[in-house]
Amino acid sequence: MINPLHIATFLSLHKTRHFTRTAEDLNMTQPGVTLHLQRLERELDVSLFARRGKTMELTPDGETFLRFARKQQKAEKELRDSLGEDSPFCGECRITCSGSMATRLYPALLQLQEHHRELRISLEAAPDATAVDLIKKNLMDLGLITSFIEDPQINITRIGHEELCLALPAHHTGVWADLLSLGYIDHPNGAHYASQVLEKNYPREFSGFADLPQKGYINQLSQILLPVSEGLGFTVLPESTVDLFPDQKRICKASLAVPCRETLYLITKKHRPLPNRYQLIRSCIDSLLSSGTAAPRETNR
Amino acid sequence: MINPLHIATFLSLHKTRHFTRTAEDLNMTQPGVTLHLQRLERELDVSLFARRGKTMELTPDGETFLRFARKQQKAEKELRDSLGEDSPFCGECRITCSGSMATRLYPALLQLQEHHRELRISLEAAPDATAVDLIKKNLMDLGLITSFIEDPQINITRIGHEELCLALPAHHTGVWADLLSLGYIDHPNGAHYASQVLEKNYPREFSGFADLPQKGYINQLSQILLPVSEGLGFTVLPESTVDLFPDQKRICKASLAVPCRETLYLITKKHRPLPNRYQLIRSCIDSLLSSGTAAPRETNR
DNA sequence: GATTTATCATAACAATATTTTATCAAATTA
DNA sequence: TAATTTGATAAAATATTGTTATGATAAATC
Repeated sequence: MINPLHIATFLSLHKTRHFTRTAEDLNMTQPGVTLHLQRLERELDVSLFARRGKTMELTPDGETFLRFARKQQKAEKELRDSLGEDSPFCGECRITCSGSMATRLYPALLQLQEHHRELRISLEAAPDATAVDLIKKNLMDLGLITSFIEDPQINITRIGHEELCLALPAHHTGVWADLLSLGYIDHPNGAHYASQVLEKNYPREFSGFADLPQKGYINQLSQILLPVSEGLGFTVLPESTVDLFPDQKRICKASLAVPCRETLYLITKKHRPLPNRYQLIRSCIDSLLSSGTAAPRETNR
Repeated sequence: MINPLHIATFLSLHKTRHFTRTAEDLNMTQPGVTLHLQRLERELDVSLFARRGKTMELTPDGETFLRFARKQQKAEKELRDSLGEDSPFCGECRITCSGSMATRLYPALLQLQEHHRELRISLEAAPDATAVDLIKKNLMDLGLITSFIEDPQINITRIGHEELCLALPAHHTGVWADLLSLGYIDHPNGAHYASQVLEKNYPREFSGFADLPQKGYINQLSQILLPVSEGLGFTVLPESTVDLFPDQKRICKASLAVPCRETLYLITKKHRPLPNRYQLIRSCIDSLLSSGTAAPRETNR
């Protein structure tokens, strides 16, 4: 392995072309300089300087090494600059959450990034279990999940909720017989969402997700409502997702006797303090959630 | 400065997640590993691993350092690979010569490069004095010049010659009165070339370059013959340059009573052995010069 | 939940490596 | 050619590094 002190000596030597002056430059004695260069050359098994008496100049290998030495020094300097510093306005922010939450969150995050150009937003849409795993493995720093978990490695806090919404083709009312005849458009969280909403609002009629007639399945969040808008079935989704569907005329939300909301949890890795830049992210999420649930339409004027 | 041994220990530690096993891995004792990490963390003033009891995992700074460490190791490996090796078929070949020689030489060198794709040809057209300077400063390795110089830092050998050629507009003969009425098209080597040729072939008439009527000046080698082809003047150039002019019908070479040739010298830096790859270059130049002067037209069939 | 085992941290010591002082040899300069 | 500058070498001093012995703490086992 190359001794970095040797590199420094080499660079000074190249600058001064002088052993004695290099010694002064680096606060050492002249024999020390000689030894440094000797060891470096022996370590690499090449000669770096062609020394003819008093004059010295780089050999081709010396030129190669010079490029290497400069690169190394630059790299180390950059490392030291980047380590330890914890700017609240720059660096990578790695966030994972559900697809529906991602759709809602991403525009706000990008807006944030526009104000702080040195921020880098990485958003990974993933099911809750995967999200937890990503946090555990330090592949992501912040997670938003909808199920409460207890894990010794995870910090979890309630930060808001998402209203669940029974989405129907336009002009449908949401009576049970209607739902049955329409059938369910399933998606990755479909069973969980449907069970929650239907159990509470149709306690006598709903006998389990398995008994619900299925009309299709799609795992592309932005496309789940397409079959609904075509009158091919109904589904259950977070309200924010339904609100984002472009063709609002062709769908409608059933009014639920018992509203259902999913609690949103923010998770982080325990004993891994979040870098300062995540404060921006936190407040971004917070304001999104409060405005989003209290007055979902306000943002559209 | 970062101790490279510490980097190695860090990397093994990241791989094994185990101090004892790292010690075995690197043939050292466990306390040694502990010290390495401690020193590294103190040197950088950050903690690289979050250690909670038995488990350890990288901190964000640790991840940054990991990227750095891998980069460093790769860089050092590449350095060691590239040092010392002296393949006859790859690497940069830095050659400097006159513009006319460059025009002649470059196609041949490119052909060479096509056969040896790992060769890199750098050709710098420069006047003799500059060429010598480039060689002295190790900015170029091989030079072709037309004037003999004596310099304690320079090796110089005769390797061939270039025929000088009096270039006229088509249908001119080259009698002295004709030359006078045409006038001279000057270029960077114009004075030197003209003096040589005219002195020997018009010893009585020619009284010095200053007395020759000037009709223009251009330092773009490929364009010097343009005014000649338009009938605007005559000039003196190496024969190879004249032969490369595309519009041969509109120019002609005067037949000289006393042929003039410029000796070509190859120069290198003294005490700086040429890398093996220059053998290819040498033979390329040699064959070009022999075919070029012995039978200049042969290459065109 | 106590005991055992495994693992990392610490301290004193030993080994190693580095740097310096003193000196010499060679090359440049006067 | 002598004087001076400059780099190389050898021995000694110093600093650094790594090791052995041991202790503390966390995980594993009974």
